[in-house]
Amino acid sequence: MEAVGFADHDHDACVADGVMAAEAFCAENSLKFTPARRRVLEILLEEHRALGAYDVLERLKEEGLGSQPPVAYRCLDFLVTHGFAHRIERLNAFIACARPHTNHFPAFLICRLCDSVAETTSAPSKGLLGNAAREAGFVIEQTVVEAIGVCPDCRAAGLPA
Amino acid sequence: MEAVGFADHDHDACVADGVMAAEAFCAENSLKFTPARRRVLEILLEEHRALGAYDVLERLKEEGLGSQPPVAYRCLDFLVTHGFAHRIERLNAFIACARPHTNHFPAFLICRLCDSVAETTSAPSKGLLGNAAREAGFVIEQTVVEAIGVCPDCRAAGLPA
DNA sequence: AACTAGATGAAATGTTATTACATATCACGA
DNA sequence: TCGTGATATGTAATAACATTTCATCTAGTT
Repeated sequence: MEAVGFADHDHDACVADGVMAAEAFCAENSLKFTPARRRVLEILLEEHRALGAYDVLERLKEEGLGSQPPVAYRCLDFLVTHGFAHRIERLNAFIACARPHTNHFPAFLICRLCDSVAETTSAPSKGLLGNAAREAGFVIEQTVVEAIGVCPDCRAAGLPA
Repeated sequence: MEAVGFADHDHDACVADGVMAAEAFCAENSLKFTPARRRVLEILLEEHRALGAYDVLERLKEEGLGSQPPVAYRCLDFLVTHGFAHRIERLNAFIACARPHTNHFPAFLICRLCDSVAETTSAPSKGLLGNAAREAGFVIEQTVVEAIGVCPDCRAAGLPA
């Protein structure tokens, strides 16, 4: 499992693929992939970084797709609920999912210098956390795993101050 | 390593011990353990759950220790910085550290039904997250590990709906 | 006494998120 | 085809969380 996000890639294709995958999934599952939802997913995929809800809202405003906060939050909630995006708690921000529907326990590497975010996977049931939960009788349903540190680019730039 | 927080204990002693330990640590390290800082730590230890900054501020107001948000945030920042408390990102809230100065990679079990929080330990460098970080050349400095689920008490109460 | 660093007081503002309720849209069964 | 119910959208208001700014104070140092 390699971290997605600190590497170059064909960006247009990645946006198109992401949207198509979401469209297909919604069709299969009777979910409504409305214009605003589609546009928000596109925005997240295009930016390829974590965006705040109000950043997204701003874009929507410019495009006449909505003007009030709930518009953005609703779309983002939809995307998060159905696995097309993730919320980064540490940043109060949202990012497109790098591996839709393949990753039930996502984890993120967040660069504190440039705010870039890479998605990877954790395995909470293994390791100390899982043991502690089992011992305590706590049932884990979801995990927030976010590592804060310095990404390879910023390290190379010699900024790890 | 057992999760601290879902078990009974001598609460008065736990508050007193926590405050004393902080006092000693501050004395050794030339940190000022001022009345407001002490009081905030006491409040967190007494409540023994995650409190929002404004919850803390309310208490401080009642006691004449401050009235504006920065008062609470400053104290909380101090406590977090020096390892006496943790911020729970998922809840935008703060909790007293269960194991001051012994746990560099804390993890939390958060009950989604009653909001109780137990502290335990994770080991980011081991497991998938650590591997991904190493492969990517990402240097982990800090981790946010929060499991959301249902605590033993709520399970026993038959509420895991 | 003067200087310095850290701590506090206080006002204002900025940022993130939700509630509430009215309206619209669409799939479905009568 | 007409309800009808479920889901989605529009909009205003407000709640909740957090920071900036600048003035003042205090303790420790020179």
